[in-house]
This record gives sequence, C-alpha cells and structure tokens, in this order.
Amino acid sequence: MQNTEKTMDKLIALCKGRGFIYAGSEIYGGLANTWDYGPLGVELKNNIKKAWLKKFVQESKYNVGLDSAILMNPQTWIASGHLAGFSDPLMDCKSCKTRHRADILIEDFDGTVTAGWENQQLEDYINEKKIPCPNCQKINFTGIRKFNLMFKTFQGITEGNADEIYLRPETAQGIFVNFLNIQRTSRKKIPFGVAQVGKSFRNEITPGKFIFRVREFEQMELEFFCKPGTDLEWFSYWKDFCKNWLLSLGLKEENLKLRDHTAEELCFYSKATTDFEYLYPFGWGELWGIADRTDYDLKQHSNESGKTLEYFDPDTNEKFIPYVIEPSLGVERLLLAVLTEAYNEEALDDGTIRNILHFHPYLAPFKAAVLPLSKKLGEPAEKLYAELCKSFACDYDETGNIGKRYRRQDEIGTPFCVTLDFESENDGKVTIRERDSMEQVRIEIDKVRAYIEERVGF
RNA sequence: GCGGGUGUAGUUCAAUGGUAGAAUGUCAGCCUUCCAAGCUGAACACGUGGGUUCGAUUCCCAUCACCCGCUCCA
Repeated sequence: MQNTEKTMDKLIALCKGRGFIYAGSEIYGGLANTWDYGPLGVELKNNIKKAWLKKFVQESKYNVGLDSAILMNPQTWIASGHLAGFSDPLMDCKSCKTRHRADILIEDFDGTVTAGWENQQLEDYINEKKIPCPNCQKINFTGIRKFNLMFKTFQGITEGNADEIYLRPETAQGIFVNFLNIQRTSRKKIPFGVAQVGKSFRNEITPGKFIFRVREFEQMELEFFCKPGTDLEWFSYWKDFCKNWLLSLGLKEENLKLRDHTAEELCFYSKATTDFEYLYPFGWGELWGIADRTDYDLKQHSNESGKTLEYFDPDTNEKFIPYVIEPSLGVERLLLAVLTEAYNEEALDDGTIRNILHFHPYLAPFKAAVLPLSKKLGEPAEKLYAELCKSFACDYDETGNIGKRYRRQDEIGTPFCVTLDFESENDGKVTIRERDSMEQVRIEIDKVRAYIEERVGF
C-alpha cells in the first residue's frame, strides 16, 4: 500500500465508518485530539494489550505485572524530575511567527548558562542584550509562556495549593516507587522486570495526526532491573526481543527503522536510547522507545524519600542500586501501526475499490463471523454462533446476499467466515472461508471451534 | 500558541439570499442458495453562536473542530 496523507484520511474514514474510532465529544463540537474507541476499536485495542502482556509477562521468565495508581504523591514528580524539567519557557517571535525556548536563545547567543533562572530574569536578559530571533534577526518577542506538560488537578474538595496533584505523565514511576514491594513479594532475583499497561497524560504543545499524538494515552512499559555493568547487554537483548515481537504481529521489516539517539538528543536521565520508528501514512514516526535509564530513577527516589532502594545480591553479598532498561510503547501508536499495516485496497473487476484489513488473527476484533446462506437457516446458525462466542469474539450476519457479507467482514478484518448452507442439515458440515487466502474448507460443525482457535492462537 | 486552508446525510459530491438534491452506505420487505446482483420502501445533513436582512446553509463576526506549516515532545 502507499503511505500517503490520503491513505491517512481513508483510514480515519474507515475507522469512523465501521466503529473503530470516533472523534471525542462529537455532539458538543468535539474536544481537540480526543478519540473514542468504538465496538471494534476496543476489541482491537484490548487484543493488542493482551498480546503484549502475554509476551512480556505471561511467557516471560523475567517479568511480572503491576497496575499502579494514576494519581501519585507529588513528591514522586519532584524526584523524577518531571516537575522541574518539563516546563519550558517559550517565546514567540511576532515578526516571523516562530517559537523559541528562552533559555536556548540565551545559550546560543552568548553561551550563558541559565539553569535556575526565573522567567522574568530570562526575559529581561533577552531584552537587555537585544538578542534577535535566530530565524528573522528581528527583536520582537512575546513574553515568556510556560508550558508544563503535566496535567494538574486537585485532591479533595477544596482547590488549594496543598491539594494539588498531577496525572501521571508516564507509568514508569509507579513501578520505581514499588520496586522494593515487588522484589520482596515476587521473590524475583535480579535481573527481573516489571510490566505495566496504563493511561498517562501529557499536555503536549502540538498534538495531532489522528491518534498518533494525543494528550491522554495508554502506555505499555517495561522497567527491567539489572546489575550495573550488564545494562548494555540487556539493552540489546530487549531491542531484539521487541523487534521480533513487532514482526510476529505482522509489521513488515521495511516499515520499521531503529534509530539510536545522538548524545544531544538523549534526555538527562538516559545513557542510551533507541527509537523504533514506523512508516505511518504521514511518514516515519516514533513507535517504541528503548532507554537505558541507568540507576537515575531509583537513586532519585532513594534521595527524595529517604528509603534505600537497594538490591541485595544473595550470590555475591553485594548491595547495589540496579540499572534500568525501559522499553516504552504507546498502545495507540502500535494500534495505528497495526491498522496501517493491515489496510489494503483492492481493485474489483468492475473498477471499484474495496478495503480489506489484513489483521493478524490474534488482533482481529472478530475472529469469525457466522453467515447463514439464507435467513431460513437462521436457527442452526445462531446455535453455532452462540457456541463459538464462548471461545472468542464472533459476529453474526444474515442480511443481504452472501458476497456482501463476506466483503463487510473483510473490511473489518475478520479472518474467518463460517457459512451454513442447505446441505449443512444433511451432512453436518459448514464452509469456512479464510480472509487472506480466500480458501474454503468444508468441515464438521463441531470441529469449527477448534479449527479457528488453532489458527488464531499466538 | 502563531500563520494558512477547510467545514452540506456515515462517506463522496451538487445546488441555492426564499422548501437543500444525487450516488453510495445503513435499515425494513420481496427476491436470491457462496464473493458488494435486482426490485420496493424508509431513516439520515447545511459544525456552533451571534449579526445584517422581511427572510441566511449562502453575506459579515466570533467560536469549535479538522488538515498543512512553525515551535515542542520525558
């Protein structure tokens, strides 16, 4: 398929039209960059999360799960650096309409380090030194506006500073603050990891591109604790592990790119970071970030809380603060990648175009659809449908002609269509038609469930 | 947040300062027994709020949303 802006529009239209994803709060005129997952979207999303948890927890000898609170003690964010580090002082050039960070303007101008400066101080300095806009060389800035990327809210019924709390901007910190609890209760020895799926919130300055960048999003994060010195080894271990998993989901290698961060790009806590980028319809975009967070977070929380977050190695009788490898993946971004990868247009003989979603069967919203050839066959068909539903998500459709119903299921990515015909009553068999190969097999009605389960399994 | 563009059924596209049309999709019925067939019928739209006007979907203003660019992205 072609990855173009147009493809994006068509994908959004399909998502809306078939009940995957709707614009948020639509009847009130919408709310920017919020999206609601419809009947099929929620199935797809849940299947993606299920697949991740299966691979990263259930089948892993290293990892365990966690579901920590979205609301955390504000000291968490002081320790993690989110409160201090992520409120950028931004100024707009009124002449050429570009935006700049005040501290970087000064640093680039005369090398002055402005760490710890107040906004007013930054602004005064820029005015005093007549620092020009790097883009148009004019001196015509707006005042500083501060953007804190954390959502603020209040705990309790009064809105005072004392009750101010934040929605978490990443799930990772919930894992770090529980490090000792998990280590003790799971009796895991290092190396081990803690995996979590959950919502995070960031007041991004520029959200957009459908569900690619949103302010409320879901992360699938693994914090993998290892002995200092072994971190780079584990870093490449998880890099391969993650890549293989993506390929097994059906993402094509040519649409994936691994990109190592340069020294300037690295954020303050990270020693090494590799981004998995995916070729979305709008171009390459970050899908998965794998970072070597060193012992930064545990150390910070040790200092801030006064609780020692050390690991005692019973084999060597050593105490150390573990290093952390963090593969962090956005659910929505993976969902968009899966949709992009699955989306296909097929030209029919009459010149019209139809859409097919070639989902991996494990991810498909419906695993099968039961389609009686005629409404007169409704009774046995519904019986089969009720039976299959007990094992996996299933659709039932008896309206219109059979071809139309096949096409409809293709468009929502259902891998198997089960058709009852007038012979079924006599021979006890039904026809299973497979979406991608278009192959048909005729098998006994009581073997349908096992047949499909075997092919969906992952 | 700034600049530019766009807003008419679910979708694609018309027309109009005076009752908004079609195709497709959806739903119901008939027919049809394996890949969007046919017939009949039905439901569904001028993003929102003001202003000008006898009358606004159309003109003006604001707002909201979307798209592109800039800035940013733990």
